[in-house]
Amino acid sequence: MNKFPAQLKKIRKEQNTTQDDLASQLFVTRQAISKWESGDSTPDLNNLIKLTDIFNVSLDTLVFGAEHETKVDTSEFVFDPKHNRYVRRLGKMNFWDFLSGYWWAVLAIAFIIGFFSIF
Amino acid sequence: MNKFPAQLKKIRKEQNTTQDDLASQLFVTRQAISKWESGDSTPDLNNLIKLTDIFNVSLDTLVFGAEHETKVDTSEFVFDPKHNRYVRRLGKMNFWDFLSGYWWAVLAIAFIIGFFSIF
DNA sequence: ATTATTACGAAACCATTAGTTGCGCAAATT
DNA sequence: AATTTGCGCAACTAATGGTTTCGTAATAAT
Repeated sequence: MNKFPAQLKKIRKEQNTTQDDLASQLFVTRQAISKWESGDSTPDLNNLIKLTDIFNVSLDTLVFGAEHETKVDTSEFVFDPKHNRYVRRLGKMNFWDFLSGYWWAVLAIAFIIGFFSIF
Repeated sequence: MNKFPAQLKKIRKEQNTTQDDLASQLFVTRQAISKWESGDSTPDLNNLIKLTDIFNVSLDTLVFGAEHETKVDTSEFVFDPKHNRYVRRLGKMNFWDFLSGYWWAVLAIAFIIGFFSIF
């Protein structure tokens, strides 16, 4: 449900920053960060918002985890930023969408296979 | 930046529920809700999460509003101006994803091209 | 080797503040 | 006109977010 402590640690490590460094950016002590990551305390909304700015992630990612976003079938759903949620796309469209991006590769493979199929 | 107080009031009104009613769902007093909406205080993360459950909105919508440009994981998603939405990034991995899903189509095209290239 | 330095955790304490209690007051309902 | 509904405000307190202080393990430096 609330994955904030683990998320904070994970994201912080990913950005290769220390608790000390993060603390100075938030104008809190290093130990405060430690408590957040160990689940001993929870930052107030202001600091939560600051964290989203520093790490450039959404609030939902910060407290629910990235799985919240990747849990959906991304070949079936696309992210609609306007409504901040995933919406279903037309399944048959996917093939042509991908084809429009990779027609050159398909053609290349086709020609290679086609060339050898002569013999 | 932080539009939570206004957002809460707005969303609550949209769902046609009263401060009293909302309070009982959160097991807090009616006055607590009043303070949240007037910006006199801010709910802790637990109550924020409960609010997202009750209203069925994202945390970002709740504190930033729907108009807010939501942060998207740009390593996973890129904005496609053609379709005016975020789509899964077309990277090296996706090509193989595509190929594994549509190898039959590639083969078909290959054979067609190969067939005609005989003449 | 041993002395810093880096990176973090844990306990005790304090100060802020989230949430409660109590009062009041319009605007609908009855 | 009396009651109910819906909400805001001031004073209080109980909870807790953040600090201070102490400790430890792991590297890096001398």
